[in-house]
Amino acid sequence: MSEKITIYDIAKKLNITAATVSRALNNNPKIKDSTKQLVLETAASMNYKQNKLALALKSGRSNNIGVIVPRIDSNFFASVIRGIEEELYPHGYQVIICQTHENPKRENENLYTLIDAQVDGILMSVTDVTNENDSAFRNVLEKNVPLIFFDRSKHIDGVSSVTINDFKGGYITTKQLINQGCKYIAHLSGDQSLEIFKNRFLGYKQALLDNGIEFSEKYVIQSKSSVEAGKNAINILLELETPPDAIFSSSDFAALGAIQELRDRKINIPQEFCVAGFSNEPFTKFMELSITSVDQSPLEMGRMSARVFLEQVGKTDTIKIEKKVVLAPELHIRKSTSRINS
Amino acid sequence: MSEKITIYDIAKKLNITAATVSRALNNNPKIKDSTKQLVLETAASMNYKQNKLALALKSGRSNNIGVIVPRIDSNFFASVIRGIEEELYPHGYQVIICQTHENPKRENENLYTLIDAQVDGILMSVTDVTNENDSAFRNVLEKNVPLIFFDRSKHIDGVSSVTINDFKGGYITTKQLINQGCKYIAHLSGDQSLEIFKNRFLGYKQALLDNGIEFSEKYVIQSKSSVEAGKNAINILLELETPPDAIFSSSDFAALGAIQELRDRKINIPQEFCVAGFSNEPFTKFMELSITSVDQSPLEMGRMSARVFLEQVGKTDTIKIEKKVVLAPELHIRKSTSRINS
DNA sequence: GTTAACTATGTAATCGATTACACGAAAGTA
DNA sequence: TACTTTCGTGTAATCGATTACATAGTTAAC
Repeated sequence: MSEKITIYDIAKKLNITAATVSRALNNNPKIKDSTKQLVLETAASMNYKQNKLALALKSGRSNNIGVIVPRIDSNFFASVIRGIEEELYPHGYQVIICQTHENPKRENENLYTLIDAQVDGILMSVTDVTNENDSAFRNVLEKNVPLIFFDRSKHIDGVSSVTINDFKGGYITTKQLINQGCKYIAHLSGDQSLEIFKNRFLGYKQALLDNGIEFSEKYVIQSKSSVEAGKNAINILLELETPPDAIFSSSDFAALGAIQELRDRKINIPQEFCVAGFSNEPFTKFMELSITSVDQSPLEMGRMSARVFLEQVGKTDTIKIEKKVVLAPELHIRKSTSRINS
Repeated sequence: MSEKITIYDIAKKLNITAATVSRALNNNPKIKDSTKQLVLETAASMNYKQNKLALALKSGRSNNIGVIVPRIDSNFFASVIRGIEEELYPHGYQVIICQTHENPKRENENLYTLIDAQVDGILMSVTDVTNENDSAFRNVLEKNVPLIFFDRSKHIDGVSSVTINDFKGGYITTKQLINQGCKYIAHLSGDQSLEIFKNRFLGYKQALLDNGIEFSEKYVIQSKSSVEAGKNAINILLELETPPDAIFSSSDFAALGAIQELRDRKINIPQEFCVAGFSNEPFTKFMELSITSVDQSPLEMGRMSARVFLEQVGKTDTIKIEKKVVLAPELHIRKSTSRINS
């Protein structure tokens, strides 16, 4: 049953005041060594545990940080969270997880809830980019709570971000397809109001231009990140007058769907059609027809986000620091785009 | 800059006391409607947000629950966490994530840290089963904090658990291999001091016995859950006088490693050798040679764990409720064990 | 018209820890 | 001896919200 032990209980037992106990536990130099010793021993024997809530209330710091992601059960986000947790654990921070399920309303709710819970910082990958909900972001900034975007970022003054160079990711992937001799390269994009998708698209476009390949709107399809969406995209693309001979997909899942559909249609990969994805989800490597994909170093992204947070926390008295960290994308070339070495 | 607004600020503005404000905000029936109205409006106009920390300190409830998993970046655990978060979100609970990395010391630390943080409950998958650290678990129970195990459970009085029927999972998988005509079935197990691995092993053994196949210790290998471990296991097994013609692996990753090694040795799957895994990780389905695996319904497991927590929270005055929920495993039969229909 | 009952609000304690300030005792200084 | 430091600890306010108890004002009851 063990009632909760407080510093008052220790004080009473030793016939001293709670103030002395508190100071002794905090190793305050003004306290006599013998007293400290006594308090420490008594605390241990009574199985005393500091109440972090009381401390949090007094200090205004909860030692919790909030992480908001679209969903946790994707390898990418789970890995980022892993990185964040690992980096923050030694500093005594706990990580609170929130999911938006790509729902802007949930994103807002999560932001408010985390602020209510007095988190010391918020690390997130944005779901929504409409300006409607900017109030939720402003609310965070007004409370002087460090806000850091990772992966899916958004331009807001005073907000740091950790992203990869998506433009480059799109560029090198497209370039690789071109190197394989592909002439008609399609692109599966996500919601273009999100910078990551826009930048990957722009990288794709630039690579085409730089290599003398004409860009065509018809080859660009906006879709969700799902296997189904990848299949649908193929169905649409193959109806075109000049069907493409390669796809650069912003999603590994859509890339997988594309491959499945192409196979059903007995189209040889990579000989007749190359497919490249994005995110380097584990399955892309494990498949027999392994999928070329761009690695976004999620673990490193998480760690870096946490480090940026640590730099900013507690420095709210000075002018807001705005830091933009951009990690390098790494293209993993695999069978789905390897005509030459396969 | 927006200083934090408290009920005292509202009180001062309206020339009433904080008590009245608090009551008005909580819709206390003793407060005049006109006063309530006024307080609510003022609170809104001043952008008042309740300080949950103060509330938590006063009430002794933090509205946080802790989740401890070996690691978050595996599809299984991420999915469980997703289920937990989804179930608890409507009830106003926040989820705090901790990882043990299979390190018993970290597990203990996490337990103590969560208790220090005054969480209202702990949901976890155990890493360690030695009795050394039982003190950490006892500490949780003594504080009357509901403790619920999911997947990897441990016998402790007063602790509920949500697991799948691992025995059955092992049994039906082995049975399926037998049905395919396999005669010498090996088993890759995990740390047998963990019940899940022990039970899967026992299910495997029973299936052999029930079908007149002799059990041999030589066919059982303890290994980690990794691709490498699966390769190593194959190397050992194929050295045996009578090498096996099938493997039931407690890990999808080890199953994958086994498949890769078998392929390198030009052994045909499933014709010459069948392989089945456990967990139904996404890649098992996506591979061209899809892997038979046991689904553990992680999402449902998470939701169920959360529900058990909700049932128990706040009922600490009565006798401890100990609930054991056992979900049914579901075997997904795929190409790696389908001799007949492939 | 006096008392009882009810309404709406104020007063002050509480949750558990920290900390500015106060103060008595011991030690040092002149 | 008288005066200043220093040391070690106590007193009480504080963080922000809740709530048992007290109380002033109003209405009802007989």
